[in-house]
Amino acid sequence: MSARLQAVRGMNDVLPEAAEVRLWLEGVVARWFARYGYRQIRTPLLEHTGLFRRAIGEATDIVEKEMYTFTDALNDESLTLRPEATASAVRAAIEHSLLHDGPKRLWYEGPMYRHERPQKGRYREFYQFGAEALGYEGPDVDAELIVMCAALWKELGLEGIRLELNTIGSTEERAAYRQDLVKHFAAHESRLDADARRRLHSNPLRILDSKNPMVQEVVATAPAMQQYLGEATLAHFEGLQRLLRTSGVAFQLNFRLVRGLDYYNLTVFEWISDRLGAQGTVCGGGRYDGLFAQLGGKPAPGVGFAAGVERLVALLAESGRTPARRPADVYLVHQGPGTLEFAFAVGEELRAAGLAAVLHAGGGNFKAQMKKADASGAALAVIVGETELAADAVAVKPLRDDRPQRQVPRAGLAAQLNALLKGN
RNA sequence: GUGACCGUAGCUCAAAGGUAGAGUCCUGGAUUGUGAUUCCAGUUGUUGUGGGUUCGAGUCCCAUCGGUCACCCCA
Repeated sequence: MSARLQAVRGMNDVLPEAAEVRLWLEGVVARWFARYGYRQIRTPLLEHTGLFRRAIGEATDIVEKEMYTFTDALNDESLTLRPEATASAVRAAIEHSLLHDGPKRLWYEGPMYRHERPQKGRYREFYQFGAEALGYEGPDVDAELIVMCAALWKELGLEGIRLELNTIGSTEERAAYRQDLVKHFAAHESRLDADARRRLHSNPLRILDSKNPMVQEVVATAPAMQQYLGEATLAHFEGLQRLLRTSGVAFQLNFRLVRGLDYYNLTVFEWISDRLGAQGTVCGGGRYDGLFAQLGGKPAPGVGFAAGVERLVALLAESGRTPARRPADVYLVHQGPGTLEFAFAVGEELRAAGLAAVLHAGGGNFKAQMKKADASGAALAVIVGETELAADAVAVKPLRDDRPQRQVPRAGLAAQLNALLKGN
């Protein structure tokens, strides 16, 4: 028995119809980033495992149980398929001294890998695009990143994506808060669930996020982060909120919003949709001022976000915003000795003139070829039979309306076809 | 990683333990140089995979792979 070949679990083939939507979205995204002065960076899918352990944090779920980590059998190196791109971007910025002449606005797009149980909107290979503003203190750039997201949702025609915002303070402020938080949770340990207990000493802030009602009761009486925030943190947060208000971008403060990666500080935010089920976060990000130093670079601030392509595409599909497919301009049909060569050459002439031309291939009688021409969605059929061959011309038949078929000389054909395509 | 539900033709789905089907798609013809409509004919399958129960399994049981949804987590 030969085992049926199938893709790795949680990893999807993007078939032509879906790929066209993705290609379109990528174009929109690239132009959008360019408008804000962000320049693309491309980093490898594989990194040394240590990069993610140091950047994302040993105690995070991603590092603890979701990374595709393996040993390169050829040299014993431990490598990991990137679960996110911020660590790589910062690594590259340090490695190439990208900030030597000032801060940089960067963007990326590509596949990420996390070994999670697949679910709607959650796959083991998934695409993200995102921005990293490196070397800026903020809060102006924090606001810019959020406002540009709002602009993208608008451009894509997506509605009902809400913004949740929080500040998680500086490292020192968070350490003090964390200490008191652990004290509080430890005192009520009997009412915590297994998950919360496990996090008590590894990542207590995440307990705030628990959906368990019993745990939430304990959370309700816990000390609030706000009481631990200093003047600088509050000024940064207010500066951000002021710019958002000026820009007319609505947001909800969510003091429970904590993110799952250790490198964040100050600003954190998520864009959330209610139409995607349990995986409603379409975009998330925040500030990571300590990451450069943590990765051995010269200290520098940073902010960024990442957006989930599959989730955005699902929203687009759900709201009917996916673009119509664009078929070829002409379909070349040929029948009779010598007509293939003629049609083949005519096809190349048309393509050189900028037209999308599909040549019928694979044989088939005339009727079958015409059926294919129709099914292809092409606006025009360009027909080459023995009569046309003898006249050094082609027959052009509009397939989408009632205009009559006519014979057109080969010379100047592209111009004639363009006129027909425009409706003349 | 945990739980629930699901897996039949390329696609959407029937078949309540008793001969695996329909629509669509595809191919050919009616129309031998003209599509999309209509009519006629035809091909579609180790019922995800491997075991088991039974005279007999798509149907019941076990395992496994995959999907969906939720938990969890996050984009």
